[in-house]
Amino acid sequence: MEPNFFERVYLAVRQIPRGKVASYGQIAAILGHPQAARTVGWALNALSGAQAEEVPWQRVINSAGRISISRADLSADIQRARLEAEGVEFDARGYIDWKRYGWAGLEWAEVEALWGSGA
DNA sequence: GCCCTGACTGCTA
DNA sequence: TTAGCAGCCAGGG
Repeated sequence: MEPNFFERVYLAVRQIPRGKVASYGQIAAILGHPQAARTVGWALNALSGAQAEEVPWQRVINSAGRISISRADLSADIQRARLEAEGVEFDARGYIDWKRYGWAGLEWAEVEALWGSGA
């Protein structure tokens, strides 16, 4: 039984190492749908309480290297604060340096393997 | 099963 | 990099 799209998104996001960031499109690509970036954002948007604690959603930003959240409970401020706490720095304009903090990503097969191993 | 929405992306100017 | 525009995917009503 394969996990549904949302679960896959969470699994992939959970593989992002501390201090690194990935873009929505990158996550979507790992899942096999490079064009489903919006759906990835939608999946993270659907994160609730407990799951929000397990999934490092703050490490997912847009392709411009910037946070693009506009919600009250999970605000851009919170995301930025969490990332800075992990050592990720923002420039004066609020952008992240992809060269320094960009995540190389994984193959879905690898993520799937981790899922299978109970990770 | 159709229609709308959305934490996006790539292309063009 | 920024602004504007259209395309893509999956879930919810």
